[in-house]
Formats: sequence, structure tokens, C-alpha cells
Amino acid sequence: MGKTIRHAHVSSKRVTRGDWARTAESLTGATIRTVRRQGKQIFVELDRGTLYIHLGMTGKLLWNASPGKYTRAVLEFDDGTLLYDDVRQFGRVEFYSQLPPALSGTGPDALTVSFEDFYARLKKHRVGLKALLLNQQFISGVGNIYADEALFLARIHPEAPSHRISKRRAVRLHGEIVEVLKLAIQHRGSSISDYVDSAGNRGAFQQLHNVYGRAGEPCPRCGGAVKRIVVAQRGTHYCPRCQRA
DNA sequence: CAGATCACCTGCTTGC
DNA sequence: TGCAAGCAGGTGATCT
Repeated sequence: MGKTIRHAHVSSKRVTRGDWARTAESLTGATIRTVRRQGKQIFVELDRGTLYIHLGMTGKLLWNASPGKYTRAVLEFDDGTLLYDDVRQFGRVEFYSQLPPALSGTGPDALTVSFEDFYARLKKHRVGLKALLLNQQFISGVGNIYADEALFLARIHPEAPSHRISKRRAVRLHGEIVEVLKLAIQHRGSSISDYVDSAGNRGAFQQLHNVYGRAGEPCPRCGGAVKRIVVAQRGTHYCPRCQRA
């Protein structure tokens, strides 16, 4: 915060959603006021607007790294360089002078949402639970890995209908979501193939996954085989013995 | 409103 | 060795 972007280059029209030349132009010379996060969205508040960043599947923010084949944006500061690298380009690096309301429409952050709010929101839907957790309008910040892990810890089947969840199980689920996210952060994230933090270090939480990516392996709780199904178009991992429908 | 399907991208792994 | 198919942290459009 307080730093000025001395020069910005953008080389992907995908991650900027269109006008990349103007994105770089708008960012060059801008000073950062604050940085905030809401779920998976990063809002860098500038003196002249907002820099919106979403890492998508393979996005990385790297401080003082060398640019490579997948560098899509470069922000140069007096004391270093911030790169945005993204192989698949599902991420976003966008400049807005006025933030579109749609970007602020996500639900409360999963790490801080109160149980009361969580439960009230749960009551408004009638969907499979995993699909609900992946819905960023419901709560924001839970993706495919942590949805599977939280449901495992709470012993809830990913396709359990949200409207049939007892308050007691909702309490458990809410608690496990917070726990698994905190634990994952403590272990600096899940590096399955290429995730690294801004210093280029891999996380270690993938070693502690109970079910995600472990189809066919024994369930750490009951020893039964972890199963993989498709739910909401996403690979879904769970223990059929511990997580009953 | 919910669910399925496809689309957007690129690379890696698996199986024949 | 080659090649096609399937898979991957996310989201958004479209159609039923």
C-alpha cells in the first residue's frame, strides 16, 4: 500500500477482458491506496480506480520473479516487480475506474461469515450441498478442493440436499469450512501441480488432503475406498461410508 | 430456481 | 513413439 506503479505492461487480452493497451495505460502511474480480498477476489484500490485480480485456476502473483512464457501482466514499482503469471488464462487482471456492481455481488467471505448468516443463507436454497458451497453468491472463497475437504470433515455427502440439512449439521459444516481454510492457510495452500505463493514457494496442504485427489485410496477415517464422482461439473471426492446421503 | 452442457485456455497424464 | 482422450485450482452463457 502507498506504492506507485511506475510502469504496467499487459500481454493477454483474455485476462484483461478486452482492452489490454488501455489497461496498462490506466495502471501506469497509479498509486495503491488499499488492498482487500473478498473470497477469491482481490481488489487493489488505486487513486484512480480499482485493479481487480482473480487467479482463476492457474493464476499466480509473483514478487521479483523473472518473466516467463505465461507472464500476462507486469507491474513495476520502485522497489520491485509484481508479475501475474497464468497458464490457462482463466484469471483476471482488470482495471475499472468504476467498479461494476456485479463484482461486489458475492456472498460473505467463508472465513468470517457468522453461523447465523450462513444458516439464513442456506435456508434460501434448494440444491446439492457441494454445488451450494461452490456458488460464490452463497458464500465466497470455497473452491473445489476445500468444498470436498470440508464436506468430508463434516461427514456430509456432497449431493445431500441443502434444504434437508439439520441445524446441527449446518453448525458442523460451517465450523469445518472455517477450520479447513485456516489450516490450509497455515500450511500455505495446496500445491497440486503449480500453485506457488508470491515468493515462489509451494504450499504443503495437499499432503493433508483427506479425500481431494485421492480416489481409490483408503479413507483416513474408516479405511474404505475414497470415491470420485462428478457433481456440478466438478470432480468430487468423498468417502461413501463416512459421508452418507 | 436448479441442473446440465458447453465454452474459454493450455499442459500433463494415461491408455491403446 | 505417437496420438487421442481425459483431466485440472474457476466461472459464465445458454438451454431445458
